Amino acid sequence: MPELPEVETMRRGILSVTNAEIIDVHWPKCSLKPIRVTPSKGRFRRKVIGHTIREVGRLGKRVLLKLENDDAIIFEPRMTGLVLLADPPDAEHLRLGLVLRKAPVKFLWYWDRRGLGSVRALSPKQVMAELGPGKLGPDALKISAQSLRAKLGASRRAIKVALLDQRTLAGIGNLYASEILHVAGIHPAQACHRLSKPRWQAIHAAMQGVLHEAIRYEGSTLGDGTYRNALNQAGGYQNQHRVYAKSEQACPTCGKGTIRRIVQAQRSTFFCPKCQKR
DNA sequence: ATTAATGTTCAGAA
DNA sequence: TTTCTGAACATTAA
Repeated sequence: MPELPEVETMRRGILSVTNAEIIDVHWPKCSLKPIRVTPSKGRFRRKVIGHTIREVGRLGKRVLLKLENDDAIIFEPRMTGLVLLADPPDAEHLRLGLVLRKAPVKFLWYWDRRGLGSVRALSPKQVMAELGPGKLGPDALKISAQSLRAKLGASRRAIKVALLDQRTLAGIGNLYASEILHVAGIHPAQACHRLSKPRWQAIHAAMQGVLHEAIRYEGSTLGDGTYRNALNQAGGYQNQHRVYAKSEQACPTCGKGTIRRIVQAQRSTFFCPKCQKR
């Protein structure tokens, strides 16, 4: 579930590890199927120990620790991964601990219940190959309205499905795609190539608005309570959702429509048929 | 006790 | 080339 606002909240929550030195790496024993680690655990250790974190960054749904030698550690939380400075929700799903010197805390943890996420230590060249254009589009908070339209304007796909494609645009996931299109007043099943220029501008504006608002609330913690910030606290944006997981409820925007759930690309989409038009 | 559902990404097919 | 489908994973709800 972590999408751009949640991952940005994680990033901000661990900013204090900037300039800290990684002096050891812990691999907590875990009876579950191990997460993906690149390179192998032993080589990961040797690659990062003794190096300093120069910058804490983010691209789309990934957290980046840029080291002083230009290598980078990339956390990709996918469904249930968390980057933490505080104690994790439980010990069984702890996957990695970076031991730090010259930081306010001794450990930076990676915790992942379902274990679909990954941790990688990569050279600048590998980072380019993994996160560069082609693999990952520009960040949803950096792209311009013109560029958004240029990238997606010719696609035959439904706009909601296209927004989820990380190769064109990095950071939007299932929850925020529904919320953004609701604010923009656009039907999620509308084909990209049928959207006018003003409507692309509306999508862009809604995207910036919803994402910044969600960051201000420190992201969405859904019913299962998995998502937490770096201090293991829940986010608050779930209380501001307009349509997500609100089937059969009255539309909070127009007050007339009833929120519907449809399935697109095997994922749930929520929208108001009254105020979201094709 | 099964089965479905959850959301992200990737490999492979259409 | 573009778009679609199923698998991977752990846990919970029906």
